[in-house]
This record gives sequence, structure tokens and C-alpha cells, in this order.
Amino acid sequence: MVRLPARRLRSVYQRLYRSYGGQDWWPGETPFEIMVGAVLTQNTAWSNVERAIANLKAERFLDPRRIARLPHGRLARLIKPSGYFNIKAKRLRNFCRWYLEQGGYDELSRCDTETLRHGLLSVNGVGHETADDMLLYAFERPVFVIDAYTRRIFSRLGMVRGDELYDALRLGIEHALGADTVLFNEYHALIVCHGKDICKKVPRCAGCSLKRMCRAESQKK
DNA sequence: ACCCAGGGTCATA
DNA sequence: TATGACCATGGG
Repeated sequence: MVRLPARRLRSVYQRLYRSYGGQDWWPGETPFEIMVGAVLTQNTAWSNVERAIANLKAERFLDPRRIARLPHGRLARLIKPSGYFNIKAKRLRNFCRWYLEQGGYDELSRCDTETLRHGLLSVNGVGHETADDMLLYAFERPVFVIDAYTRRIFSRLGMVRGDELYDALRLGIEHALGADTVLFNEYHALIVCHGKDICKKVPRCAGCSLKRMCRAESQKK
């Protein structure tokens, strides 16, 4: 596990929150919609995922049973705007079948977080980040999601090397901050929504601080 | 004409 | 354990 400076992690969060405000995440009305979005957004811009979800909603297919029995071609066509539609159609159906086998949301909610993570990861097409997105935003478990921006930003700030294994980094951050679903929710949301912007303001050199990265944003207001 | 986005799997060494 | 190929759309 990686050791991280808890105080620094918190101050970075405070700066981000003061600069950008609450993000009110994840966009999605139900836990199931959130989980579908998590699969569809893999390496894909959210604007494209919105169209795919809108297509599913329009024909009332945003439902595990309906998706599970939908023919491949039909499902692929519906989610086409989100890209990788052939793979994602399979992944969505794999996930929905597993979800139904497990008895649905209420049944899954009874599992402890580790068991639930293990189950999610057993689905072909659900990897670390997707599973953790589901755990945090659909099941409201205190899980810190690691994405490419998280590595980039924390490594530029000199807190990590950036090439640590996924769980090593996740556990390091969770240990430093302490289990806190609301905090993890907001932290990851800020990083994802503004990661591009933040990276522009954080130079590649080591030892830089976050002051510069939020100055432009504060002055705008 | 590029580049990238809220990744994951599979084959290979 | 660690790389590389592959998947595919839409916006800048």
C-alpha cells in the first residue's frame, strides 16, 4: 500500500471544492442507470453516453431484464453513440445477467463492500474503475475511485509516482482520508469534471503547488 | 487530419 | 508483471 500525506490530500480537496463547487454527482436517476452509465462511459466522453442512455430510455429499455433479453444487434444500435458499441453491448448484457442472477439491487445491497467488489469484477467488461464507480455512486460505499486524472494530478503534485497498482493507490488514499462516502463522491467528481482544466494549470515539474492551478478560477469570480 | 475522452480484455514474453 | 493491439463515436 502507498503512503500519502493526509493533510495535503485534504487541502487539495478544499481548494478544488472552493474553486469549482459541489458537482452533484453521478448524473443518473436510479442506481441501475448509474451502473449502465459506468459501463458506457469507459474511455468515452460523457456527452456521447448521454445519447446512448437517452436512446435506451426512449424505448424503455433501461431495465436489466429488457437489456438481458435484447438481441445483440438491437442493443448495439441503441448504444451506438457511446462508441465501442459491439463490445459494450456484450458488457452490458453480461452485467445485467449477473445483476439479475444476484437478485437485483436490494439483494446486492446486503453484501459487504469487498464481496460486492469481487462480484462486480467477476463480470467480463467490468474492471477496477467501473466496479468502484458502481460501488461509490450506486451503492454509496466509501470507495475512492482512481482514474487517469487522479494519477496525473496527484503525481504532478508530488504525492505519488503515478504508476502504482490500482488497489495500492486506492487503499493508500482511503487509508489517508478515512472512509467517507460523501467526501470520496465529491473528490472524484471534481477530478473528473475538471481534470482537463486542472492539468493545464498544474505544471509537469515536481514540487509545484495547487495555488496556481486554482488562481485563475478564483479570479474569474 | 489529427487528438482525446469518466477503460477493459486478450495475446504475448 | 508488463507491454501492445484492439475496440469506435463525437467534439475540439
